[in-house]
Amino acid sequence: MHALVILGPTASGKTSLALSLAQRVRCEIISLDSALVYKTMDIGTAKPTPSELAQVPHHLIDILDPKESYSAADFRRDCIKKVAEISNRGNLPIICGGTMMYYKALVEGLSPLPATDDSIRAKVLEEALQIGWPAMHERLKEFDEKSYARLNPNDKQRLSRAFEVYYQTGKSMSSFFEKEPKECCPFYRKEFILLPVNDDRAALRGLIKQRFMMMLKTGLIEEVDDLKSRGDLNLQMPSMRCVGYRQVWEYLDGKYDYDTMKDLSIHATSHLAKHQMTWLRGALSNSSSNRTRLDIGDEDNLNKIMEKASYLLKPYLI
RNA sequence: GCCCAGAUAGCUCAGUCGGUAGAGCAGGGGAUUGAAAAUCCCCGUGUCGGCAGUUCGAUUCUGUCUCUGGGCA
Repeated sequence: MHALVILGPTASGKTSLALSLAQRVRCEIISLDSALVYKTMDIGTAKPTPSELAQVPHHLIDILDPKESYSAADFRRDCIKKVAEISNRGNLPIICGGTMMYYKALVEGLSPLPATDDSIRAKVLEEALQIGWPAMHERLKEFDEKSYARLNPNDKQRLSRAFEVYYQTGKSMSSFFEKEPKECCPFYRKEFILLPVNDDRAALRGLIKQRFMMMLKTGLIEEVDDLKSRGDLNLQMPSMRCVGYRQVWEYLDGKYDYDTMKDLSIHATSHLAKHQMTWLRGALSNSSSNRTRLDIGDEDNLNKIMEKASYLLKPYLI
């Protein structure tokens, strides 16, 4: 089994590249994106349009309600399953997106940790609100020396997880890390990575700004307002923490004015792109033959993929 | 024209009772094991508006000029 992979920061043109590739080969697209999983979150996530989605089968898009949450482990399980199904249909799976944590989980596997339990997470949070995260960090030393050493006293998310694992199993998180080797990825991947020329993010920032303005014009505010007026969502949920949604939500709450919301959203998206590029550079540094770098905006990218992956694409050519 | 308030990092501003300065944001680098579009860590020399004066020493006090707000004519 095998899959073609397209990675890149937000606004790098992954979607359109995948769609143009779909004109040439029999394929199905698996979204690698923690935000596209949510139904009714279309504009702010830059989800492919209904007509784009209709051009070729897409997977792992619109699979959850915004009040639910997804995880790297969920993605790994779902993606592996989808790749097998698509292969059985005789199509090429194309994994396309920018949630690099999910991709890492797919490629390197995960230790056999227990899944999250919301009530335990709530309990940990309550404790932390009492004594503060740095104090929680100190307390961590009592049962998980290695995590204590590894984690920053302010890193509430990872500290929370370390406590959750301990409360659920009575064992330290690091003891799980030391267990049997993680399962690797059960299929071969040919990777293409879209990055700005010379890693210069200034131009990408321009694209991000342009795209956000377009989102506002096409109804982002209304989209967030609709989500907000459902009444069962809040800013703590992963869906509402998404870039743009969080800022528009706070703007609708009157926390700041329209221009501030715009600036904060664009900056948050730029930060997102920056972090994605940090992941991607890490991936490139241990470069291997199955990995090819592409320049954002290069007209020739489709041809480069066709050429570099010719042996893999051959059975699927239309 | 007169009066008042400003002029300090790319932006918004703090501060130095006189010993050449620091926050937030922006920007850069990094970490990343079931929330990851999350969470967290590291990175700050800038004629302190120009000129002159007082002083051992001025971004800080004084004078003056320029510019920007606001007020009065």
